[in-house]
Amino acid sequence: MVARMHDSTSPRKGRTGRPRSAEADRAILDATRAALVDLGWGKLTMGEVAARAGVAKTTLYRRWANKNELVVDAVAVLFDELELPDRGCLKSDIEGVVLQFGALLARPETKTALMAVVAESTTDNALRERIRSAIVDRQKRLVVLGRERAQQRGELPPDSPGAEGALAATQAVGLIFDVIAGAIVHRTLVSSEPVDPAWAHSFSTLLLTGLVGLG
Amino acid sequence: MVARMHDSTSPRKGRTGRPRSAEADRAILDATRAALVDLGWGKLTMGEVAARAGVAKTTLYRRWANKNELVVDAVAVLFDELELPDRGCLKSDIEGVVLQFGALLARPETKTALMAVVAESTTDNALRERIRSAIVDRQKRLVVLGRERAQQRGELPPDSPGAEGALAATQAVGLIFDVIAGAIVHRTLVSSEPVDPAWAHSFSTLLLTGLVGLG
DNA sequence: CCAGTTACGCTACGGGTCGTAGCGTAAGAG
DNA sequence: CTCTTACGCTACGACCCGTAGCGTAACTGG
Repeated sequence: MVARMHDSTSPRKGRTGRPRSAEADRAILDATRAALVDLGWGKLTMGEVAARAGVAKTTLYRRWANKNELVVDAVAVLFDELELPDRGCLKSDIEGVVLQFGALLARPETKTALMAVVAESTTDNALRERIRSAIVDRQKRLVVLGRERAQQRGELPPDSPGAEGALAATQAVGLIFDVIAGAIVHRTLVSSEPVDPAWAHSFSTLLLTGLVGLG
Repeated sequence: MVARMHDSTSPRKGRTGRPRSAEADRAILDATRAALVDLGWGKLTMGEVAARAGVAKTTLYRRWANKNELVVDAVAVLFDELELPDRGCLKSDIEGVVLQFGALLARPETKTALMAVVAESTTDNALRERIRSAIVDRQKRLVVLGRERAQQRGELPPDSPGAEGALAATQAVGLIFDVIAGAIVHRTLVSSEPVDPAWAHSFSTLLLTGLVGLG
């Protein structure tokens, strides 16, 4: 479980008075995901979510300022389930995480919500920060972990020492992250084709051996 | 120039009566892009576009059924400018198209609109088809072209003959397309970092030599 | 030149959503 | 028991949607 950074849903610390209903929090986030499945992003309304959650509309606005932030929190918890079990070699590790992320993106609520909030974040810096800390950083850790493991196995060269080595490592992690996550998102949402084991195999082959290894 | 497939904007063929104003078409699409820059996707309204274009709101609805389809057409023409000049080797060709696509996605109107309509397309099949023919297929041709060139140069192995070879080639094109376009989109929109020559170089190196070549 | 046809600008409208304010009530803290 | 905060409920103005109706403008075929 990951600590909430943006405490829209956590109780005000050390406060007196009636505490916020944790049950209402859960009901609202569940209702948001369910409504996303049924209605999609565009037709999702705050009133609809409130009705499904059995909660007054004002209760939603006491926690989240608008639809964007609510949906980010509703979807973010889904990313907690991503893991990187050690499968013995880099290629297997990659295929495993690709399939996990593909399965997560195959869900209708993730599919319809993720790109919508990303699109909104292009004109809303606060929302972009929220997405970064709630979703992106959580995924990026998997890349760092997988890379370290591969280096210990000798499958990848170790980082150069010193400050410039650390910088290069950071850039490499960023590049790999964009390539992996971007490819999965693009295949799922734009190409509308499944991230299945066969594709994960081809993709990891490309990633490890480059274009010439595809033939 | 590419022929419009979805003739929301083209005149009804062989019709009598007053023809549609081509000037109004242009003004509406220009106003849509400008409004996207200023307002973003979420706050863009049909009335606002009509006012900016100096056109009645009803004129918009005579051409496009809703905001999604309007924005797809407004943004699609931007993708016409993508080209693949022959720079002599595969690596240079890749870097060239990566930088072009990166520059296109760096525009605010592209950035904010593209992901929004993709998100909507997850619950709207007609919209997904429109995006595919107006935007995606137009980009995919560049991958096909670049791959053929590289094969003629001997930089990539030729396709196997027969039906299964053609299938493998189609899958390879799809994979490469998702990897390239996905990585650029992800870096621009999610990571919020620029697609500059240095990144294009690192990316094309990764693409050609695989992960081990990054160190 | 004239009738027929279609597009345009304008106005108006019902319906829906937004986000907020105000109220009485419910639930813990001291 | 009192203080403080959250809750449900209602109501509200503001905004946007998408359409209908009208008179006018533009182009076509006879």
